[in-house]
Amino acid sequence: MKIATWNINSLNVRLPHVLDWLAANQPDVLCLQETKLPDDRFPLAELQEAGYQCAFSGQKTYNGVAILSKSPLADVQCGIPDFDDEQKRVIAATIDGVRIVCVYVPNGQAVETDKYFYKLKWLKALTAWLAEEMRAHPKLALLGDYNIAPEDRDVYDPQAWAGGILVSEPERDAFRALERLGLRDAFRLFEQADKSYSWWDYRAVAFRRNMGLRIDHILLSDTLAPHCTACSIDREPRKLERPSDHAPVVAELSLP
DNA sequence: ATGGCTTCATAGTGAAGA
Repeated sequence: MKIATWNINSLNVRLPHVLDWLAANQPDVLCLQETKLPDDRFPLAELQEAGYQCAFSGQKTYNGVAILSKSPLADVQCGIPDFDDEQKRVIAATIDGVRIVCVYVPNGQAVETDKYFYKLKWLKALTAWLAEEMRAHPKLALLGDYNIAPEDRDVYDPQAWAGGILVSEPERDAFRALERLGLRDAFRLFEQADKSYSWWDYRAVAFRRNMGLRIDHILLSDTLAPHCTACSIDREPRKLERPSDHAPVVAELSLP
């Protein structure tokens, strides 16, 4: 089972890239973030034509998440239960016995702002919910744009970023709290090249200079992690015309 | 040194992203 996550920064703009990537890579599951489309504008027909069933939860202009799957999606859940939130940032479904949770974690804008406190509150609610969700579904994968670079090695210039948004200690603590639930960072299960990132600013030719951050992650429950045989970041789509600023992250699971 | 781009909502420019 090949699972992947990609913040595509507007599905409207990026649909051709998504279709090309699906055709070339044939993932079983692709989680999308920042679709930026209300549900009545979701390009369902095109994705079904490509062989994917879809669950989606979107809104105009901001946020929006979706799960594309070759197999049927069961028990679709939108949002964090008992957490009141207008913003469409969470969708979950069970696919071939694996609970897939797709998240677009708030950006937080800058430390100590209202958006930052919302981010921390949101992460706390997510973690509390996942603790339950993992009891109900031991085989769980949490994929998405976490907007957190867990360690300094996930940042191109840790000194310049020290204490800032995406790397601050409270954010990293929140990431570790997810790990304490028994979730494993699939990317770090394997040897990886230094300076591996998943996001590069559109400005300042950041991609060409590899000035990036690793903020998109696949976390696997400890029941699932032993079945993971590979995890990588695909930089190829970032090289295209009009790319998303994020690259897809892909994990392979060898399930019985 | 600073801001540097892209998207969306608009119909000028501004907000937001990370």
